[in-house]
Amino acid sequence: MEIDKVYDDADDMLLSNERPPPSSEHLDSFWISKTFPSFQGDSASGTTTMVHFQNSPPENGGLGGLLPTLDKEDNGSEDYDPCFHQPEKKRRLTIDQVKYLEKSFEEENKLEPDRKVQLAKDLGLQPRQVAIWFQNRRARYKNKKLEKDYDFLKERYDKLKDDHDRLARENEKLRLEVESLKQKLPVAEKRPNLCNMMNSEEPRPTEIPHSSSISQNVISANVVVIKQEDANSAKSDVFDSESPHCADANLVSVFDPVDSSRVLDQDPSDFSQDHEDDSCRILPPPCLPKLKIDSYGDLNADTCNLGSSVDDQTFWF
DNA sequence: AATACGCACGGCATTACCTCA
DNA sequence: TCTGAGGTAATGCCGTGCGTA
Repeated sequence: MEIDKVYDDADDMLLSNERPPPSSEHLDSFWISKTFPSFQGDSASGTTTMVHFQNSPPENGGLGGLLPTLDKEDNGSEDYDPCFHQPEKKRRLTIDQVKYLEKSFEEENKLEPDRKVQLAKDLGLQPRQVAIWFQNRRARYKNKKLEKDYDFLKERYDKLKDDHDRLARENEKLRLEVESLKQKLPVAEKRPNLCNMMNSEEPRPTEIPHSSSISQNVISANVVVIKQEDANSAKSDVFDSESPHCADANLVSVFDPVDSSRVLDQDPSDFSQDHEDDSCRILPPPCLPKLKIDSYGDLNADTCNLGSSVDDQTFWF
């Protein structure tokens, strides 16, 4: 029991002057213990410190109006005798006291010993009470912060999940479309890989003689498919740090019919996943419209803060 | 210089009490 | 009047830093 320990320390101090006096907090407890010897601690109930605000040291009262008042009913007797005083009810701090403490907390949520003593003096509280209030206040602040963090991250997660689901649906839709087109083109599949043809000096598919059984529309569709596949392969390069196609990958993604909006509406949090070599992804490709560059400009302020404004990030640090 | 010890203090989990719907 | 939930003052334990022998 802390108070017991303090009491023992105080006794030691009384017996010998060799040891330094207890700290202010322990002096508080010492005061309580000496004032109310019947309150030396109760490990079972834990109710040991029903502090008498009005019986605080006489120098208290800088904010006399803030002092909570104990009427005679509370004391149960007009002839108050601390030695026979029954444990008081737990009292809340007054609104004014709380306001004063809140204001002080806003200035600095850490409590230096001098400040603690001064606050206690101003409020007519024990320094120990001020310390406890700050301790609990920090805990409440931390809990609020955790709640805020959780809500924020959950919102981010939900948004990303929506994006993912939407993209998966789009992907599936396009895949089915490709399958459908492939089935409509049994002849085309027998021909050499169109992609190879496009990369070689050989005539492009569009250069196939009109006498071919393939209609022009089908050829166009094939080109679209090829471009789509190229785009997909290019996008896969984005995740390959060794790939020299980083810039091209971004460029391709601009024309990606699936998700072009994501290029202009780049999610800043995506950059939180950066690893070693992200420069090619962070830097805007030279061909991108100014809008994209501006969005990166905004991103600078928010980089590594998961996309929320700086003002919203006070709880991050 | 290295070590052990005691003390002060803050963080944290928990308890006890109060208030209110 | 009773009761359960939520808020908060306070307790107890533990880890850490610092001074001292």
